[in-house]
Amino acid sequence: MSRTADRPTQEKLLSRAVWDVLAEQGLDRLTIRAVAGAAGCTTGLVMHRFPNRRALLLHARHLLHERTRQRMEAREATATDPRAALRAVLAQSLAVDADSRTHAVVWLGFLAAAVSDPELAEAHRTHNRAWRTRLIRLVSAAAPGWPESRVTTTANALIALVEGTAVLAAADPEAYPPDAQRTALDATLTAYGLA
Amino acid sequence: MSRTADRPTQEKLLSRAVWDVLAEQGLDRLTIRAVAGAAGCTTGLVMHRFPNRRALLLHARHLLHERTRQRMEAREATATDPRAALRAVLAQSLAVDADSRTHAVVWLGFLAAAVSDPELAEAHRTHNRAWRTRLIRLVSAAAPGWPESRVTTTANALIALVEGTAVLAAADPEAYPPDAQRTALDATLTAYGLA
DNA sequence: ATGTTACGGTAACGATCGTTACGGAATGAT
DNA sequence: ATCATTCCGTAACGATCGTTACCGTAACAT
Repeated sequence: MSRTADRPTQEKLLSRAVWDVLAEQGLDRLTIRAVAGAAGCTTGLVMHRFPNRRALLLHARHLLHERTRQRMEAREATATDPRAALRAVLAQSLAVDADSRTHAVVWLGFLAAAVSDPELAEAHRTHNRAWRTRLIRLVSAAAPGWPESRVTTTANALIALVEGTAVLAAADPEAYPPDAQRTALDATLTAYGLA
Repeated sequence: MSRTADRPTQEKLLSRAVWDVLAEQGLDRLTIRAVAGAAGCTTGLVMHRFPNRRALLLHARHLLHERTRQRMEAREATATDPRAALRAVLAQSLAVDADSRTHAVVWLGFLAAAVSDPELAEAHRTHNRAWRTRLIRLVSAAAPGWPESRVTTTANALIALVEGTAVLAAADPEAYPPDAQRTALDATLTAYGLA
């Protein structure tokens, strides 16, 4: 079937190449040739795996969602009480190390591209609304007895806080060191009575 | 000197064209031809005003800063007490109407481009740090007696909150209507004891 | 061993963009 | 009125990218 390597290995290789190009060069530099160069192959292999560049973009968007889900589940597994789970899920969005910073950079790129790309916009809406319902459930579990409107407002504020912190840290890491990001999150949770 | 129109009129026309293209098409579609098309002229005029595309980008970045400053001063002028000034300056970053939504879209585009463009990154750092010092001053005036670390942490959180809200609203206006944005800001200010 | 099929490398085409060169036209000076 | 200069439209060149077509080659079946 294959010439040298098996199919899953090549898929891993190409996914890694796509992620690397996306993190270092940005969304508009995610070209067929750049991916082939990062993967150490020619454009023929890339075009044999993806029908066109758009499929490459959607695959990268899927990678972003998949990695988000993996990191989220890994965080939730270590939580003991509802408030710890809430903080863990929120802190997962921060840009505190190389991986999470890359994650924030890629997320920022797709968000910017979504404003003039209906398909990417719909992907963003779907995933972001799913995350909001998840966070509403976590806030509701962490603060039983709160009215629904207060839960929703708090969830909106917390999402905006961590996403804003992540993109600001991605663009200016020195001004937003990991400690400052975590301190801002903890202070807000404390202010909301959710610490 | 000029053929048909005077120079300031043409500068206004080109600035408006640059802003329109940036808001509707995004940063990577800000081409010489697109600007000429939006301005109703040919590429010759655009290339006669800007030496190259990079100058066009920097001019657009300058426009973003200039409009931000204008909106900020207009808000501060109407504030009566320090807490009203703090809220007014923060609410200025929200994406609650067509103008502010466009503003958020353009800001988002430049932020995403800054991660792989040193010059744009430096422009972002400069302006964002200046804004942070301004907000630290406003928080300090709104909450006299707070220790410096608490003021700084609160300012970081508030900046991340409004910027995150703005970009999320820019990408999904239906999920973040103006009321939801303002409610999230007011709830956070109340939680911090700054309402 | 040979034919077949899928895999993937190579090259070229059309489109788009930044940039440059050139030419015509209008304005101000003499 | 004529000339020089500035302004700006036009066109072309080189580069890059997406896409397609073509072709060699390795793996499998017979």
